[in-house]
Amino acid sequence: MPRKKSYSEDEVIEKAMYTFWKNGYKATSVRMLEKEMGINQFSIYASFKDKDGVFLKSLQFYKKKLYHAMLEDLNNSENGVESIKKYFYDFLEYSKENGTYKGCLLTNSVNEIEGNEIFIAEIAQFATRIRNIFKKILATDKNKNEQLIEKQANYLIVALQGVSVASRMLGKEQLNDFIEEVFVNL
Amino acid sequence: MPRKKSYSEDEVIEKAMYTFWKNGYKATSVRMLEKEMGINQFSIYASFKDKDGVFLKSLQFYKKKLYHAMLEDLNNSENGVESIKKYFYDFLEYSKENGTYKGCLLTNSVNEIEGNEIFIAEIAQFATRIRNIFKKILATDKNKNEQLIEKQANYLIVALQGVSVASRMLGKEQLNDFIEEVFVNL
DNA sequence: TATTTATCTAAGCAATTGCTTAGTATTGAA
DNA sequence: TTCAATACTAAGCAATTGCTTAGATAAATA
Repeated sequence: MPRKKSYSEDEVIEKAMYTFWKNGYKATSVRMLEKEMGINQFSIYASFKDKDGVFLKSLQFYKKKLYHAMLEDLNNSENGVESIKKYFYDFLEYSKENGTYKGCLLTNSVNEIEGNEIFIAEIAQFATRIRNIFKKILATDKNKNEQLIEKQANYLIVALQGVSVASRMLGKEQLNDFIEEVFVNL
Repeated sequence: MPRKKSYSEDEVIEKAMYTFWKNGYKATSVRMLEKEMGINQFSIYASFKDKDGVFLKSLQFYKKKLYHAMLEDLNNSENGVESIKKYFYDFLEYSKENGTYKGCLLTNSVNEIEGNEIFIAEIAQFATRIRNIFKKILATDKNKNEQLIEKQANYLIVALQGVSVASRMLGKEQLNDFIEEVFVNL
């Protein structure tokens, strides 16, 4: 009966996600979204309700995509702490576009979603997920007790966020120094 | 000849700075500014040219204020690395308002000023300044050679930025774990 | 083929954005 | 006191924001 959608929601959300990642939430207008997503405003609102709806789906898409691109491997890796270090470096490359680092969409967004509990929860949940992977890997070192693992996992997520923001204003060398130094401590 | 200004530019800029710090650049409208600064739009534009002008002055005010509030002491301290650690903790308290951490105005802004070289320079310059203070303090340890000092200074500025962003979404405990771990072997 | 149901185009809505302008008030020198 | 120079008030500007609506188009069932 109904007419067919001329677009895949997943495909247009991926494009929306990149737009938000590149420009930030507030700086991305619905006009920009319709251009980048390749569909018009009616379709955007019909599929995702409002701009916040597009953003929420974009956050979720980012999480899913990042997980499959990198975190899954990390989770299954057996190189211990060294694999976490590799993740830090790989993420930087992953976030690169036209020679500049875009940082992490989630970390970038924290400053723009002031008070929106849904977005905050979406972001915090992913941080917890990464932290759990770090804990699992840290635990493969039998010399570390539970308390130390907890501490070091907290250490690593904050460090990861540091890399993410710092990558937007510092150079490769300073980032490398940081990452190397971070893992001296583990 | 001229009529006197009924406000001090420094005073209204301080209020503007807090508004930007609390809400972010894009989320702060000129209407909000005129309300918070206590002067009307004409005066804002007469004194600071445009919204970007207010923001630039706010960034500069933030830098100056933070320097006199904390960095000056750090620069003159003789406690070595321990004083840097104290700075990490003190900054967190300094950034607190109504029970939540506001992060660092400069770090928060990085994501919103995409491509504006003036703002980027303003921010990067301050990072360099802090880095130099870190280097100076690290150098008081005679066991560290120049290369190590360089590396550890890079390590510390990225770590500081990590604390700043992470404070906006993680809890006190995780932040403490991070800071403690950062300074374990410096 | 006719009808139903949903998708599309494109025009337009009120509200908000950053900014300007016309007119009035206040100051201090001539 | 007069007058030029600046600061103020308040209204309003065009452009952009997020979002809606009316009407045309397409698809699958009856």
